[in-house]
Amino acid sequence: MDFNSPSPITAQWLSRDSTQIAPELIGCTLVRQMPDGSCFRGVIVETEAYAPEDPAMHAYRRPTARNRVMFGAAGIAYVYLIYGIYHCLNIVTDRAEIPSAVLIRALQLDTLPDWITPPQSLKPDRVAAGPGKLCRALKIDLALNATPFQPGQGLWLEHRYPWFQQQMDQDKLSLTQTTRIGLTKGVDLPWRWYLTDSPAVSRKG
DNA sequence: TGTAAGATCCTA
DNA sequence: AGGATCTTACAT
Repeated sequence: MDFNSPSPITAQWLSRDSTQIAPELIGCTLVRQMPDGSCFRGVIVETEAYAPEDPAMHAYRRPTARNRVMFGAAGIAYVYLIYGIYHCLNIVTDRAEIPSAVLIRALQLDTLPDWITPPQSLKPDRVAAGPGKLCRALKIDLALNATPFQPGQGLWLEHRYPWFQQQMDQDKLSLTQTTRIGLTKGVDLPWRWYLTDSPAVSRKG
């Protein structure tokens, strides 16, 4: 068993179509480093892609103050506030001037942050089961908008562990592809992926 | 300057 | 099924 962390995901790796990257991010690790240096890790188990010709994408019409980071280069965090309450974390993809991103919708956390345990009566698997919940669990808010995903910074990504890739190659793990959740536009685009048997997925089907 | 909708989540 | 809660985008 290899206990070393896989290599960090680079901006170059993320400089491709969001619809190609979104399924490949399943099984990769999101790392959140707090200001005190402590780290929390979660395996990504659910993603959604947002693309240029996609009416559901925030930058579909034109650049605005909120969506401008999606017009920049790949490898940057796009964080926004939804319903005045929750935050959502996206990874900007593709090259500059091509607005696109992958929404991280659920994580399987390996360690529960201590500020989550007492107040939440959530089962551990459900603590980061949803885009708003994972941002709450890892203290991700607007302060992290436009942050590059880089080791040692507040946020970064790591490639799949070899054992995860092997399980995928042997069809012992599989992905499910479905339509996206919570939208009123682009509802028929099948751009959501999740790890089929994961208990940490926001919802199945 | 006003207003309707929103890539959510929890409770009833 | 409804409410919390408030920013954003677009219309006036």
